Amino acid sequence: MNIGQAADKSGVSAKMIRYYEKTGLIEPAERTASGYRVYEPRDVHTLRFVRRARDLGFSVEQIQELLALWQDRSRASADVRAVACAHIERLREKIVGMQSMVATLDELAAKCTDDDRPDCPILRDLAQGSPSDCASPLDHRFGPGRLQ
Amino acid sequence: MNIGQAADKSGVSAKMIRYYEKTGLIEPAERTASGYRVYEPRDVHTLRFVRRARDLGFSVEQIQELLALWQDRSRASADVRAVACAHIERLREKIVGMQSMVATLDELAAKCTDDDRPDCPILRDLAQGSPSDCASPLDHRFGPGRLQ
DNA sequence: AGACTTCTTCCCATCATTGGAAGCTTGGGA
DNA sequence: TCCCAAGCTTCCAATGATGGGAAGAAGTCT
Repeated sequence: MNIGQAADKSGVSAKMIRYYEKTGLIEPAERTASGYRVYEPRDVHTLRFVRRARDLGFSVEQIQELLALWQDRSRASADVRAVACAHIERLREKIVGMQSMVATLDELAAKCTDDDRPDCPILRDLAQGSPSDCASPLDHRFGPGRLQ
Repeated sequence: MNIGQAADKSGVSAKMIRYYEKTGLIEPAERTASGYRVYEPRDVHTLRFVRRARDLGFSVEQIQELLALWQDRSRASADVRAVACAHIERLREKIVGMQSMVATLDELAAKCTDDDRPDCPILRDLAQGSPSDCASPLDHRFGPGRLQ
């Protein structure tokens, strides 16, 4: 099977298959005499593994670990779990960060009159910065300064 | 004030200040005779604006819009709100996506025995792929194939 | 044989940020 | 006054995962 079919069956684009091969995530595919890559169903299976892991947000580096564990018949499931848990932890941190952004923005947007008037709590927050004082209070009255 | 002080006061690294200048997000700074960039408190104020917006997850492109609105005394607060709301929407989508990843991974990790045995629900899921069937069921028994 | 599709490699772009190298300026101490 | 360290300048490169496209070879279909 050619790279195109493998891409279709695995859900990994041909571009990415070549990329994964080049970066060592997957083994180089066999080649025909004329240089075309040849894929077996088992390769598609591996690509699906990669695809599924990507869908779950694992980095290519983590997928490398997961693939190695997958290949290792004597693996300990605890090792796999450790990789997954580390990833879960990172995802949770990102979620918390974004949720706090949303909370702040929601609050500001709610206070925003949403009309034609120039007064805007969102810009006020950005200009003054909630978490930190403004270094030069005078500037508040003058907007962004040189940019104005 | 030199770029270093401006960086310290604004929380934006000197590297990024130069980058923002080069890409047109901020106006080119004045220069001394010898070529050093010179910053006024108002510039620091602008940089803080940028910094705060970045902290809230706005893209540089969106910050460009926000800066333009900030400069525009006749702006409509509704325009600012629209930018913010679009951003909130994108954040929410990302959060939902990541939460679904976490949910799946949590479930798998919970099912994982977390011991020395090689049997692992996480790898099973990745190999079979919950959302899509495996193209070549035979392969299940043989692991990743060529990679093995 | 000609036309069309698919494959190959190679380079470039994204987005925000960091790192480093080479060379110039500045400021302070001896 | 000389020197050194720190800070500044520009330029180039890399990150991570992906897409886009060009040029050319190979495959397929009629």
